[in-house]
Amino acid sequence: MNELVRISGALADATRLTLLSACLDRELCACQLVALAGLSNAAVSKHLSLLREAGLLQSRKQGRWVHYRVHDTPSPAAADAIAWVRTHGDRSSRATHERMELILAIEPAELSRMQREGCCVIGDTNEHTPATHQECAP
Amino acid sequence: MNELVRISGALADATRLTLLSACLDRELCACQLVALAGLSNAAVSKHLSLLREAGLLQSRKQGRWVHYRVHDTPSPAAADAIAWVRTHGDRSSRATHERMELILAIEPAELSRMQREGCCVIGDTNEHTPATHQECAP
DNA sequence: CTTGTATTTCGATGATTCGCGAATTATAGT
DNA sequence: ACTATAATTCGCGAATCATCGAAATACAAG
Repeated sequence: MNELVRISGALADATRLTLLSACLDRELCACQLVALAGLSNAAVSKHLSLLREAGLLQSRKQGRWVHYRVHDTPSPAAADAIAWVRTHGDRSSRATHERMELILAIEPAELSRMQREGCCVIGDTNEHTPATHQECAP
Repeated sequence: MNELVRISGALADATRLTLLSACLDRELCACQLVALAGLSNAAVSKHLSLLREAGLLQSRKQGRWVHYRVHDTPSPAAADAIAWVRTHGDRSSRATHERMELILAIEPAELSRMQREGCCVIGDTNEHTPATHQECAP
C-alpha cells in the first residue's frame, strides 16, 4: 500500500510525468532533463530523486554526468505504473516533443554551458508558442 | 496528460487508496466510508470528491444516503488505474479488513447516529491494536 | 593540488493540501 | 410548514510541496 502511495505521488505532477515520459524513449542526462522541464537544476534534481525513490527511474553516473532511464528491474507495481504512463501518456503534446528534438540536437556540454550562463532557453514553457533556440544576449 | 496527473493525485494518499480499495468489493454509503477512514465526514467527503472527479468512483444518491462504488464506465486510463489498485493494493492489511467487517455488521443508520453523537469509534486507527466496537460513554 | 564543471543538497519562501468544526444543502418523516 | 438527518461546502490553521539561489559535493583535467 505504501508503495502505491509513493508511486502515485511520484506520478502526480505534470513535470515529473514529462520527465518520466522522456526517459521512456532514451537515456537522458540531467542537464537535458533540466532543459526539457524549463526549471532550475535544483528543482529538476528533486523531481528526479522522487521518481528514482519511487522505483520508476534509475540513474547511472558516468564521470560528472548522471544519466537517467526507466528502471531496468522495476517492482511489479512500478512496472505496471510505467506501462500505464507508456500507454496513456501524452504522446500528442507536440510542444514537448519538439522541445525534445531541439535538445537532442545540442551537445550536452553546450547545453550545460548555456544553463550555467543562465541566459538561454530551449523552446518555451508556454505550450502555445513555437519552440525556438534563443542565443545568449551579448 | 492532465488526466494522468488527476488520477495519480487521487491515488497518492493512503486514505483515498483505502477508500477506493473498499469500494472495489462492494458499494458503500458515505457514512460507512467515514467509519472506515476514521476521519471527519468533511474530510472523507473531500477525499471521495477527488476520487469521483478523477473518474475512479461514481456516486449514487438514494434519499439522504449517497452510495459510492467503482466507476462503471471508466476512461481507459482510469480503468487501468483501478486494475492497478486491484492487483497491487494492500489486500494483506488485516486491520483495515477487520474494521470493514465490523462496519458492515452495523446498520448504516446506527452508524450515522454514532457519528452524530461523536463518542464512538469502530476499531482503531492504530494498526497495531485489535479492532473493537466501543460503546458510547453515558 | 588547484581549478572548473555537472549535479545534489541546503535554506528560505510562496503555493497547495489536509484536517477539523461550523454553516449549508437536500431529503424524509411528521 | 417544521424538524431531523445524511452529506457537502466553507473558513481557517497546520503541514507538506515546489521552487529558487547559494553552498556543498563529486569528479576530471591541467
